[in-house]
Amino acid sequence: MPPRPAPLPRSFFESPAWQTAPKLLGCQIVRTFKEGAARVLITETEAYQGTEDLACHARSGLTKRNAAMFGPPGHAYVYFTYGMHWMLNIVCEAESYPAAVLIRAVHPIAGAELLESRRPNLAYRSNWLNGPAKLTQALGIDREENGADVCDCQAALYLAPGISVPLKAIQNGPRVGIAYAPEPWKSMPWRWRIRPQELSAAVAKV
DNA sequence: CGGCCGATTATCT
DNA sequence: GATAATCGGCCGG
Repeated sequence: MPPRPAPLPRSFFESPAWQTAPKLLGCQIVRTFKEGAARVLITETEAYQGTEDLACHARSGLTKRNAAMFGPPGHAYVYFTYGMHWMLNIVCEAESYPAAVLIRAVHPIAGAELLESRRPNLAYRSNWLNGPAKLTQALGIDREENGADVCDCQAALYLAPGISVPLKAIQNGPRVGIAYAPEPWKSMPWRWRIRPQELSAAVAKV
């Protein structure tokens, strides 16, 4: 067993979410289960920034659900939606300023069999980690992880540096699933991803 | 492939 | 009572 990688420093998350979101591409999520550890690289992110961002859950101020977003940076904001899905975000900005990065897709680099076992009906499919609810299911993330510190390498869930992604391998565009938001928020280019065709070359450098 | 649609429930109005 | 930062199955081309 290799040593656990050092975590990302909390200062990594003290910036606006739109600044942190692209930097998270290529970073790894380290997840420890009873059966062992799994590691994945982050390949797609979205930024949600402040009460003025009318696509952000914080747009109506502090509520029971979004409370973690108003907490200190470097913690998880996990919420439930569509009656069945859990979403993983990482809180950014100073405490009491609501901002977070949604993790939308990941790529397995270790312990893939542990992840597949949590998606029993879909393990044979190719696109099995490219969606915010798919990856939380595979990583076994739910309300238990809401508010968890992801800068603690002793924790069962934390973030660590991964690979550096070349700028030209990064694609960015508007966020998805927020048709309810008015302009300019609906078109704000706050979604970033590693271009799928560049992913294998990038991952080879792990 | 791509588009459409139903599932399913915590949280907010 | 309505809505939701989605997913997967089903259909047609």
